[in-house]
Amino acid sequence: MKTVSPHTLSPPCEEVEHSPVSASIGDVAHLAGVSVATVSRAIRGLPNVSPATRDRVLKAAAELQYVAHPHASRLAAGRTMTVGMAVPMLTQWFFTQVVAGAEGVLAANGYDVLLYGVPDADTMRRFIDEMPLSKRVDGLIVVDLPVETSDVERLRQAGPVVTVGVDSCAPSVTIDNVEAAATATRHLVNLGHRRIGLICHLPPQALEFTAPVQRRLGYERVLAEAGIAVREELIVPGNFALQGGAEAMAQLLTVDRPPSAVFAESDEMAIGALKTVRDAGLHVPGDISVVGFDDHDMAAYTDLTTVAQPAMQEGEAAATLLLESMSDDDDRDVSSIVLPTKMVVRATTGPERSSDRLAG
Amino acid sequence: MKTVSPHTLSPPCEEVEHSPVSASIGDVAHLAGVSVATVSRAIRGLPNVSPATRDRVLKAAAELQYVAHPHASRLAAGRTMTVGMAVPMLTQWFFTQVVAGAEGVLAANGYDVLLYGVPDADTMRRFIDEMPLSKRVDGLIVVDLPVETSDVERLRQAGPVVTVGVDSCAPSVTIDNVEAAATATRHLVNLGHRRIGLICHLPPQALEFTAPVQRRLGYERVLAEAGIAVREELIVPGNFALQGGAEAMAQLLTVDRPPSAVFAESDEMAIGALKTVRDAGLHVPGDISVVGFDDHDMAAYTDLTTVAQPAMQEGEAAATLLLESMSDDDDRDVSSIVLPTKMVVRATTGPERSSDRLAG
DNA sequence: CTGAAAGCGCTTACAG
DNA sequence: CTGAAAGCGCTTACAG
Repeated sequence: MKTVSPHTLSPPCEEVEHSPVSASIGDVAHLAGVSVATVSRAIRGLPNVSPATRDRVLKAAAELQYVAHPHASRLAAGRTMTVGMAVPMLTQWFFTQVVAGAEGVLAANGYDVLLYGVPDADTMRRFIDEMPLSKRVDGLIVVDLPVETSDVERLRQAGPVVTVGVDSCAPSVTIDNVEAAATATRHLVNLGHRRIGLICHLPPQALEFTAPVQRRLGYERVLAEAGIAVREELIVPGNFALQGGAEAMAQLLTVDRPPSAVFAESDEMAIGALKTVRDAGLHVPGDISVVGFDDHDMAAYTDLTTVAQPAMQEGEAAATLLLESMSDDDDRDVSSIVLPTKMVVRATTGPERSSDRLAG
Repeated sequence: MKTVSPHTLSPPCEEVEHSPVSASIGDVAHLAGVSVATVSRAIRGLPNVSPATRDRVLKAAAELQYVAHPHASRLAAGRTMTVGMAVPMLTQWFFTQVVAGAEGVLAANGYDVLLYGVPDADTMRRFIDEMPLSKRVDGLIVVDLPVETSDVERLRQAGPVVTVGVDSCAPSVTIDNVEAAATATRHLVNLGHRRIGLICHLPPQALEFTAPVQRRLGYERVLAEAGIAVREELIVPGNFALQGGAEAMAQLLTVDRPPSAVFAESDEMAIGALKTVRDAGLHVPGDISVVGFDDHDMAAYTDLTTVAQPAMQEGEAAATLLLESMSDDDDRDVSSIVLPTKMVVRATTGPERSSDRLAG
């Protein structure tokens, strides 16, 4: 890092008071000639304020640019108008979509969102232990974190909880990972493939997410249905990123009787795999078929066959569910949602060729 | 959306109190046999507490799992231990990296981060108008938003401000976009190209970001140096995403005397452009060279020549700067930072061929 | 080194 | 329909 050279510097800001005198509820009350209690009621649209009074208050508030101090409100009323969102990592496609979707509807409803990166088990434990005590949110959206019932129950002390990507005792937004993975695998089986690899997700020492487990289940179920034995050496972990996928594929190519088709549990890994295949001088789908999972933007541009999930909608739905839970006194009847996935066949999958040059 | 079928439902959570009795400072004081003032001092590590007393307080606090209510602290002390982050959109590579980087260091320092999506001019105006009044953050990180000096000065009423990607009167973290773009363009010129297209960023009706302007400047400057006239029809806007890049390239291919090389202002657009070129049956870099900007994960996997910027570091540096500003009473001497970029030559650029079949 | 008390800016019964 | 007052859970001079 080098610091900026003088000539590129913008002029420094003018000195300002960091805590300017901004209007308080008392100022508004004074201007409107009513009590602070009335201001409070008028501004929040509570009943029992005469139209004329409400008008005067609103006008005064506008004139003073009054905005209620959120922490004071929280302290007095017990609500923060903010929602916490916990995601394992901020840079992966799925999470960015979910966060963006949720932030959009939350903001539209006047809620702030507090973002927590929860990359490992330690952080998750701390999050679960401390969040409910800190009283800083009205509700929580928990994405993909492998929380147990006791964890969710603890978190719910902070307010309603909605989980995304994991089933839980709280309302959740999920997809049917088993079925989606089964569909992808079945697609390969239907094309005549019998040696089908799986690039799965096995975190180094990180959190044990449930989606990978379920997707593997779908894969194994279809193999069983088709009377194909699972070969452990065809199941290789990546790290849900490009490089992991590339390395996993490299390993699959070294196996005795290597796969003629591979299902990768994320598009990022699938694209990494494609690169390895091509770098090895092999053709897709001539020599090897590859199917991904997600329908990442990049999937269309690599002509990747994949199973699409509506990640941004998952975030939106979670926010909507949470909004419901927070407004209901009784959130018992807020129901979970399973969003549909969809097989998208593009150009990276094709029929198995008996003349397969990899058959060995 | 279909709601979940009964048999997939997890058992509902046990009923809980949403506002459980959690320990207050009074409880701790009581247990430790001291006053709340002493508890406050002891816990925050202030001087003037005897070691023995401090010990007793800390023990009591631990026993009760005491966590200070942040809103009460804020109200009394005027600090929230939370930082606001405003980003134009949450799903683009650059922004996710910056947010992830900043969140990491902020969380490590005990700060919460409030995330604001600011997708358009209206939202930005509202953000600037209301944020300072709402007193909900101790400081602000503003990413890429085209804020003017008056905007920053207003925002600074909420607390220190650091901008990322834009120069401002506040401390900033930037890269030298002009120079970086010039380097990319010069790379093309040095390969003998004279007809060089630019896929730039021109938002439909959105915010006018400064990076695109600067990158275009760098492009034009190098053309001028090389004695090449700027041809307006070779400058085509994309939307900073794959599809925009693909469409822009399609347009470039229809131009009379089309470019033999193209500089795209983001890798995402460059990759979209690559797709168009190949779909048209042309070869990269044989027929057309393409250079991007960012060094997105995907760049290595498409063998894209690009100029790399350290996006995550930009986020980390911004957080560090903000931390400094917030701790200093006087943040006048918190200096701006310009992070280095780096040309990464891979396989999508090559020499201009005079036998160019596009030359017409 | 420690405590009593005022105050941060709101909301909410409770009277009227 | 409206206001006076208590209270939310802390921090911070001010005394001692």
